[in-house]
Amino acid sequence: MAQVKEPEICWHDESEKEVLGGLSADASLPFVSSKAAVGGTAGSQRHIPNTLISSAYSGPTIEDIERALSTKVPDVRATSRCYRAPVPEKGIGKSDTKYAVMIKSCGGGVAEDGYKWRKYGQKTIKNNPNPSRSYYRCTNPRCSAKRQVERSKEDPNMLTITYEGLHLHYPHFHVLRRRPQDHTATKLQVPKKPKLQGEEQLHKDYKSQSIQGDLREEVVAVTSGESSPGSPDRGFKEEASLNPGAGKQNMRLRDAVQYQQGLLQDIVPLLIREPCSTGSAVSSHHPYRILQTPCPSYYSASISPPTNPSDIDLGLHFRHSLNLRQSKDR
DNA sequence: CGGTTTTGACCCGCGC
DNA sequence: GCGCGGGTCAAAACCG
Repeated sequence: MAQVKEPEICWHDESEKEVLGGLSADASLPFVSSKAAVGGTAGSQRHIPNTLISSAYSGPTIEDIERALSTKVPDVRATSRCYRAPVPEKGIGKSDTKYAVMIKSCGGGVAEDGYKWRKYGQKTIKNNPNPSRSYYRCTNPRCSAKRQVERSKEDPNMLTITYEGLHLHYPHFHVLRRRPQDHTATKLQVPKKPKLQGEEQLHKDYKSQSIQGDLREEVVAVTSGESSPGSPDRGFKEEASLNPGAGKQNMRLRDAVQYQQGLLQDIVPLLIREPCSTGSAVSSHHPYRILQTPCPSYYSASISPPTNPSDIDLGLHFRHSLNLRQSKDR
């Protein structure tokens, strides 16, 4: 199987300015709505998929999300049956955001989220039979985003990923897409795939098999937070390179989902959109199918091979967001 | 050779 | 104050 290399990321100041500006601007973008004020020159191109999505999507809008994320939300611990791990912020201002995601591991792998992480530590956690928690930092030196990955105490198949801080940049793929005419973009080189580590490596083969077979992944719970880091988009990039001659309709559908991801990325944890990581999880043969799951109080999405290649059912449900901010009043 | 991972040591906050 | 546990540092090892 041919390995598709990914573009190497270049943290240009220019793009960062663009991103930083975009963060505030995009923050007002509707979740997925044809009324979206699509920014930039790509607006007209994005309108069609956007409309497509809005016709298929009946979920919450950005207002719903903002409302849910608002600190005015009542104590979700009392209402969320999926509340698992309060993630108290240690000191105001120390971290902008902090929230945890529980995800069912895909063959033991840790979900790829579109960002590049560097491991800087590992600890054995007491009273947890699954021995270690890994600490990761965003490789962008100007980004303070961090994440912790550990296996659930109750279910070894579940991973708890705790994100802290916001990314001040787009995920790798997003940088590429946003600068299609930029000559420097053509110089961008394909970033090497983050090296599989530990269990990820062990299940590498299994993972690729499950991707081609009965891929089905579930993001189970999200706790706490004001916003989320960016999103994974690698699947589409690889898809494009692997299947450049895809039909027009498929292209539109893929763009639709892709655009949806772009809108989502500042709001919804990436894992929901690409919980299974390695990009190859989404191919032209197995486009996304996000299933609606009537489970309140947490994100829930799954991916499965569709019966029809063009059958994309956007139904990401974001019923409630959990804001578990805890102030330490000691 | 540069970037990433590993891993023991260190630091710090919290509870007793 | 002390011990414990979580988070981070940093040097060495590893890898492409």
